[in-house]
Amino acid sequence: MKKILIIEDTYEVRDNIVEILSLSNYEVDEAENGIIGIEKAQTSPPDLILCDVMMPDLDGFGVLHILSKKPVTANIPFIFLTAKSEKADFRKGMNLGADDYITKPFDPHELLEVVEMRLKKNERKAAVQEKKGSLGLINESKGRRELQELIANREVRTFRKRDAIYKENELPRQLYYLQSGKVKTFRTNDFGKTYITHIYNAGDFLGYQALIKNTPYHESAVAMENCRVALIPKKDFLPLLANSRHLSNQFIKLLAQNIEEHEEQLLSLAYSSIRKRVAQALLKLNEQSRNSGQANISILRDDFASMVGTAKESVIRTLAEFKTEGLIEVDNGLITVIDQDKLYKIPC
Amino acid sequence: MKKILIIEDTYEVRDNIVEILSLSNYEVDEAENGIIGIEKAQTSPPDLILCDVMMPDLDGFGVLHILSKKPVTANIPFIFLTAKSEKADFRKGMNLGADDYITKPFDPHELLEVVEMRLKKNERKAAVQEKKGSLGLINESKGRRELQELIANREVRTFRKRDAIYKENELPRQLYYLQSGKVKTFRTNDFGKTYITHIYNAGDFLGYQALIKNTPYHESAVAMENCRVALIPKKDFLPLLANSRHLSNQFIKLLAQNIEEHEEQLLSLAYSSIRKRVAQALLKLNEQSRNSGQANISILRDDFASMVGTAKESVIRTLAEFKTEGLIEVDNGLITVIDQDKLYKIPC
DNA sequence: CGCACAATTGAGAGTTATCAATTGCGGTGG
DNA sequence: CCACCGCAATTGATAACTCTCAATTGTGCG
Repeated sequence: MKKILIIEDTYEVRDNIVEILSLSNYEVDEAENGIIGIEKAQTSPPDLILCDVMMPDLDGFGVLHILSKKPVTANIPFIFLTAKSEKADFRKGMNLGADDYITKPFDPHELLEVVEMRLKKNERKAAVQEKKGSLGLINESKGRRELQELIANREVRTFRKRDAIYKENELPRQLYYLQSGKVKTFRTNDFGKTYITHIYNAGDFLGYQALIKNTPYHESAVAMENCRVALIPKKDFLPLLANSRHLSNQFIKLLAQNIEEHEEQLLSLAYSSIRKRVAQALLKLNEQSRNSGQANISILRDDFASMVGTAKESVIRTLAEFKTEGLIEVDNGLITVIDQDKLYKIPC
Repeated sequence: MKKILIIEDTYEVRDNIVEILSLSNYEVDEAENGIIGIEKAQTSPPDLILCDVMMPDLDGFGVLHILSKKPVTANIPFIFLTAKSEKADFRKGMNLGADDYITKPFDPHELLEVVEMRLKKNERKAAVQEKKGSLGLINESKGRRELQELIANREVRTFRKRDAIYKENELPRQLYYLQSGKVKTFRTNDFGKTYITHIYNAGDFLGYQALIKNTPYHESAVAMENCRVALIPKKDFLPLLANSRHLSNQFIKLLAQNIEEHEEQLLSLAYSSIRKRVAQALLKLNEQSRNSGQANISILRDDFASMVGTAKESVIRTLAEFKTEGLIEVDNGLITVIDQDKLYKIPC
């Protein structure tokens, strides 16, 4: 049975759609706003998403943008619901990669037709990619299916802020899939100093590197806020990885992406001033916050320093500079980026 | 027809073996010392290697040690030839991962028997791994075979010192396999400063990251000395990568290894003094030099600085310190590491 | 011999780390 | 309701490290 997720803030509309789809024998999941929608999509990925455009906090464009960045949710057919059939909106949505557009009010028939069509099309796409698999590296639809199976029905554990998820030198026993929350991984110096190698957000996999190499962890992972994490046992993951081209392609892409980010960081760590590095970290954190639907950045100054590779005091001083220059605002420790552009252009 | 490589410095013995094997219908390749042997093994990998233990410059242990580090040659059955049947030698060789041991003088029969046995065993190993492929990630023998096919019979291009192999922002058109020579890849700052992300030696693949991600190069590759490079066109590599579990596993391992190295570097770049970083770079370079059979390190001070992420002058000063402390010797720019252990233990 | 390039040395300026002290905030027990 | 505690954030002053610029030496080569 196909599962469909509906993200729509007005109860009446949502309820109406649920009814129509349920009657047609779809499994239906609903979310009353974008944030919850994202969480549900990541926790238990559906086969298709119907999403309202106009919603408070996080609008439909935001939802699509965020979901399209995570491998698990990237290839789920995404259909916008919109009250007005404005051309500009239509184009914006389609350019973001939406698959279709339904204008409200709609006729039940119309809805069902569109949904069915998109589901069929997605299956065909998978089949076609399957056939010509030897031409391109990535079979995305098929790969997504396998990722979804990987995370489906797993034991879920919750971690509280500061809890360790795994520690350096431990042997990996499972792959982690972060359903909600934020996790940092860091390496530690002989002298106890710590460098954050990654910050993971909802929808990310975690700990795959040690698992793949079959070596102990070379880093520790700690929850930065309360987290829900699905556990995929090693014995389920590794065979699947070894046997599935699609899955291994997904992880190859992940690894290659990691390398690129690290090289970027190496270059900047080698030659950029603290000022520049703090600016880069701010932009990165801001991006991540926005991808979780938050407007400001919440991070301990110690963690910030460990990201930038410097002392806490230096970070604070630089943030103070940025504040007086009007690039950011700080309120009770929470940082709000005001002028992305100027931050980006900081020289050195 | 199976190909066998013989590495043996005394002409008579070598010739004798060549004759025995040729008569038994093996294709035979010969090398008169360890360095040439390594080069031949990497340029045109055989199915089995016979290698003398006692040789000038680079002995058999060294050859095995070096070949076992490169994916292409790591799983080729390796048999030692030795004059004396000393137990210590036998153990040392086997512990290094040799597959068998033949003491000279030997009887033609004996030689053929051992060779045949090892070839058979290697085939069986591949078959077994094939069957239980779902249990482990890496099918090494099969993977090697595919790697060998990948590099066999390719167009080979030579680059002279300082020649660019590829440049930042270019689109990748092929995978490179370095048959001989040394290549650096580096990223460049807005301000023209350069950070070396990797140094590749004979037997390494090069440029796979951009190829896999199908994006332009984010780094440039330049020959540090004269190089021979085999070109594997994109259209040959990518389909094979997508369809071969073994090959993709090899590259996953490569990528994961890269990440680990980069994280190491990030940590040290963030918090270690120049002194420490120079020491680490020296150890790394020394390792690489020894793996190419050279006793001392040859590197431009500018390149050294770009590895360490500092100014040329700072590197030079630090090297001068090490020299007065007796940790290294410098002769006409060539650096020789004297005290590995102390270099390793430099604090900070 | 002189050129080009690489390596080295010297001196001063600038950046950043470190140590120490202070402030701010939320919670808690009296 | 308030003083107090603990933790995080902030500020200040100083020392240490490293970069930069400039000058000099060394080396191979035509």
